[in-house]
Amino acid sequence: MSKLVPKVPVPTVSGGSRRASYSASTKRALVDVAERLFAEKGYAATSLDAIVSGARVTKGALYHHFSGKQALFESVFERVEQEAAKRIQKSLRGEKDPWRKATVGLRAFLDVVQETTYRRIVIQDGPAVLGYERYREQEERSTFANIVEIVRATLDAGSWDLDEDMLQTFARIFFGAMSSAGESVATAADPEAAARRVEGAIGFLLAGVQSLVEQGVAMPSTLGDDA
Amino acid sequence: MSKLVPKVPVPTVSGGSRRASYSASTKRALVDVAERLFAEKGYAATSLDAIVSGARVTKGALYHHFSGKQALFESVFERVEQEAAKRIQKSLRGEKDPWRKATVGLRAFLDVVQETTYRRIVIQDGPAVLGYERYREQEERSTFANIVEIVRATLDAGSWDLDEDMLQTFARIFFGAMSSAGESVATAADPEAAARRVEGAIGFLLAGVQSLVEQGVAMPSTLGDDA
DNA sequence: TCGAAGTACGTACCAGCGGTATGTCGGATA
DNA sequence: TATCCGACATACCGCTGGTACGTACTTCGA
Repeated sequence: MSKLVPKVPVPTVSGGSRRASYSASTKRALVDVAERLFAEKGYAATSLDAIVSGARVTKGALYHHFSGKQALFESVFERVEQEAAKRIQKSLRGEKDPWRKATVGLRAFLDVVQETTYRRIVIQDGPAVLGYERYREQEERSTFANIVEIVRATLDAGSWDLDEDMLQTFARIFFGAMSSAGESVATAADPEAAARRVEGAIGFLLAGVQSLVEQGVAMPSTLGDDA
Repeated sequence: MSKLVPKVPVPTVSGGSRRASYSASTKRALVDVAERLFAEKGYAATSLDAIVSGARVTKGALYHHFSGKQALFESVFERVEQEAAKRIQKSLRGEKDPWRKATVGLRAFLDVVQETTYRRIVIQDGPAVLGYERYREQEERSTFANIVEIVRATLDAGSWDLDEDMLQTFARIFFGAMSSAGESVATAADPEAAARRVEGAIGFLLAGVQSLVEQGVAMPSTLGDDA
């Protein structure tokens, strides 16, 4: 049946063969539908049949473009991730003061993390499906990179000789804190109030760091230990 | 075959019928095996056949004791969770100073989170399998409760009128930070060094908060906003 | 003591899942 | 125009979680 209905290719302006255009179109359709279903029902509860039927193709097409369900998810993951990273980065433009950058970046992240698509695909299913290692690799090139940048700028304000590992650690901590906070914000009865509380809490932590910076307190290599 | 080999019941000292003893024994065997396999290969990659074969029973037995795979997981989850909570709570005994409590509690949590069983079952698979809501409900009664307690004691040091919501927010943030940090510690090339860095970083944040407390800085209701 | 009832499983089976092997058709290429 | 190959469609497979039903063993009341 679907054979009788000629598919409408995506109106690619550029050159390239007609066939390539059709191909890209169906591939994009698969990723589109998969993103929607993964976001709505989660990875495990979404069947390939549902995806290919939604994209009006068959499993043959899916397995022609992707090596399997996980590869398709990875494609969706990358897109969602890069979209989020772009939005955060955009909000950062123009801000010069590192502390302002941190504030603005936090707000942007809290916005992003409140969308079901990002939360479900990147935060919830991402680590479980890709495995933590692959997940981290992906993150390191996009949203997490933004966090690292902000943390770097912020901590550079105090002119310590802060090694890269420590910086990564700080970034990890903030990223984890914000992800967890985002989850609770998104599922809260009053998300806006919850978001304000999160901003307040993290802002307080930042103010604490800022205070130490101004006092010229050195970064500890470990926790105070009097044993 | 297994019918010919009489099962050895767990030597319950207490009363209760012989049959109940046998029953409890097989149930415990199921949870034991499930915990091992879930921790080793993850929830999705562990089949019920593998579990029942490991426990030397059949699916009939499993479905007699549990309503399904998820219910079995929940049973495992609870046990692992409570075990972890107990260990953290134990490490807290004797500590009186809230800042010391925070330090000790952090160390205990970092220890716990480095074990594959807790990490895989509670942190990785937990939210995805149970759903975030159920996951939060479970956590709220055990490990997370400890975090809340520590945060409460710490923030009470500065005598603000800190409302409960804000406290929960702080606890969520710290819990997320520590979970994420724990994951990176466990997968690091040098876990001990990574753990020290995490302790240093979070200790620094705590020091910042402490500094603000000593300065008598008030909790902000939101981030500084000059717009 | 002896049957009836219920518990604690075992057995057989099913629909749906991800994945694969193979067929087919139309556009690109020479 | 003949040929080839990419882009799918079709048919099928093994495995999975889950269910229906059968059965042996216990417990308990008469």
